[in-house]
Amino acid sequence: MTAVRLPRSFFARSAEEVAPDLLGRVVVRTFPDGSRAAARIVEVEAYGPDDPASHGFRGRTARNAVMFGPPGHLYVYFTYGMHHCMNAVTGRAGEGAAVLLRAAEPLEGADAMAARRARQRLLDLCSGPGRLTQALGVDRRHDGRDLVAGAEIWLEDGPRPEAVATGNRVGVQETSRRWRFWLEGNPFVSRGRPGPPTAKRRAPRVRSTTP
DNA sequence: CGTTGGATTGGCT
DNA sequence: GCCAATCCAACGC
Repeated sequence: MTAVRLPRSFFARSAEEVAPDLLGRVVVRTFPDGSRAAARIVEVEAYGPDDPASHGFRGRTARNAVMFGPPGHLYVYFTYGMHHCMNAVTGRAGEGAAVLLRAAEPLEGADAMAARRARQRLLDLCSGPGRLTQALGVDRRHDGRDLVAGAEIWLEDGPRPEAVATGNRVGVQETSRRWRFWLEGNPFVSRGRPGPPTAKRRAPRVRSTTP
């Protein structure tokens, strides 16, 4: 089986379309020492134009500039003072759309991922957007990298998933777009905190029933 | 120029 | 379940 790198045309579609199509694909990262890391994408979120939840909603800035460039490039941003998140730019140049890679299953280079993460369990290596970037050694230096023609990080074809689930995006109040996509039942999906409409589960209250 | 809070995580109660 | 950590982009004055 020959791994085929995803072409520019793959990314030149709406984020909503590209996002679910990225599930099951493999993200590959190479390092100066010749080693590699690879992981199968199991969870993503789409961020489109005219989308209040998107970094691009208020127009182009220094931080989100890559989002407004041509599709098939990596948009990496820093958040919460300590985490990086990585996206694949989609759509047309000037549009400002991207797909956030939220979780993946380690396939190759798990030992090095564990070292970068300072965590041993396979389930804790790539199961969250911040965890994934740390496991792959991706940070702002990689913002703007070409995923189609670059040599440090790219995306390859992978086994098509069977069951894809959708829901509202994590940390996004808006509920009209169900643009979070993940592999149903896959243990590597992030814990995430879905907002509404997912019913909040209330812990049973302890009641002192003194009749 | 000061303030606010985030496309999160990990540790503690 | 709750919250601190820790930087900085975005926005208001």
